[in-house]
Amino acid sequence: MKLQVQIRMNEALFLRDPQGSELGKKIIKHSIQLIFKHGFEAFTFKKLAEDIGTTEAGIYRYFENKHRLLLYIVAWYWSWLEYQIAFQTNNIKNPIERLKLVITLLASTVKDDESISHVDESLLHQIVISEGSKSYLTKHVGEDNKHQFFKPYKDLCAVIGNIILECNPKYKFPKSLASTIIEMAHFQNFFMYNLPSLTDFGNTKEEADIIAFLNDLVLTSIKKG
Amino acid sequence: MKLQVQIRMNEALFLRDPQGSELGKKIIKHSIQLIFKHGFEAFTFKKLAEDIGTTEAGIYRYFENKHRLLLYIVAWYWSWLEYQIAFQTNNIKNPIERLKLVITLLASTVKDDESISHVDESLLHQIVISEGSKSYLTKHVGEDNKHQFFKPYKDLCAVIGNIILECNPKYKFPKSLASTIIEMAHFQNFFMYNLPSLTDFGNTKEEADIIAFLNDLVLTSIKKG
DNA sequence: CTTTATATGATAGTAATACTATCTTAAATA
DNA sequence: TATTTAAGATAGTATTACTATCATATAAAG
Repeated sequence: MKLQVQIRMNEALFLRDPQGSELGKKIIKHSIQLIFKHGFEAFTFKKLAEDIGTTEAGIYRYFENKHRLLLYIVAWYWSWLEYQIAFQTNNIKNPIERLKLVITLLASTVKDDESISHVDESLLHQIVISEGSKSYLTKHVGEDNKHQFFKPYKDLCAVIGNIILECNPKYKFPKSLASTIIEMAHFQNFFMYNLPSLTDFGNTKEEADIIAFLNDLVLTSIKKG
Repeated sequence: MKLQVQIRMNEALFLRDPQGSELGKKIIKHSIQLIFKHGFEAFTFKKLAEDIGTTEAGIYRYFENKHRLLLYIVAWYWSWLEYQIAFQTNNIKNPIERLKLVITLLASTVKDDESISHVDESLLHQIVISEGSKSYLTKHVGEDNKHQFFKPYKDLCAVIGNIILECNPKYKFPKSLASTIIEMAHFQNFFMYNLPSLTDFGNTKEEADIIAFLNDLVLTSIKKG
């Protein structure tokens, strides 16, 4: 059985649906590769067009600008991850176990999902770590938010917040703790590899250590007092 | 008594010391205003030059490019904050009280420091919240780190990590917890105002709530088990 | 089978950005 | 008085971030 999963994206993110054509899928695939390679600042539609073998104008028919493209692939990632979490935490009754699994999924190197061939999820995971915050750290975050561009991120945060409340219905900061888990799963990873003295994992460089840190942080905090 | 405090900056950050001339101080002052106003992406040396009443070439004599200027003002901010923390936590014996004060200082709107007239610290605080992570989320973070551009941030992190160890010498993640406190003091603030559903403070928009969240998070985590 | 809409390719062009270079003048220093 | 040094003025370049136009191939509709 090889079933196709398609993630339904906010239509305001693109001018033409990249999931609906070969060129569109190439744009996603190659933009993930190029942003990973050069970083978002040095990534241009010209380089992307050359990489694909099409023209700049061709890319602009799909995305208004490169920030929209970043919003698209980041939103895609969060939607995909929420799906992964829903799938993998299904049937786990104990909310603490569910929360620990969520932390593990957030902080672990992603393995490529073969049911979606035009996206390299492990590269995308790296991009979300290094470039993800740039999707909202802008002057136009308010407008982008009105367009619902951050809905997948917020939805995931809500899911995690609800698990936290299941663990302890009296915990006062479920949403802030959820966003802290998400951001720190990524920032501690970035720091571990790039600014190791900001972490306690500079020597081992083990994701398992980040998971241990987050588990400790979260579980002690929500423990019913 | 009006004493002058000068922060000693890493000389590799600039081509000519901006603290050593009137034009240099204007560059700092106006770049803080313009980055605050337009955001870092839309901020250009041309706008800055026009704002000051000098020329683009004039700015380039002080800073190689706008990313170096960002690194400069962010590093300045962390140095200044470490100084504030040292000053204000002086004489507080209890490390838990010291830690709580650090959290408060990190998460509170900064009041302008009148002993340093060319820097508006409250604008700078806002800039560090919205643009600070862009200083290291780049492909050249490794090289920048070799130049010690992040030393003030790391020093502050080490200071906080040491207070954490004073509270509980057996706590296993002092540095990661320190960087988590710093980052979250800022991110929860950004989220509260711009993506409120990622926090529990969207209704009140009170910094005091962020402080309460961080105090709870940190103090429960380091409590000796 | 023909018409027509649609996606893509090819090419050109523009305003702004991120610089670099050079030349002159004014002020500080030796 | 001679000489560095900082700053102003001006010009120029490569790249970026787009917009516009025209031609062609293909697929769907009548």
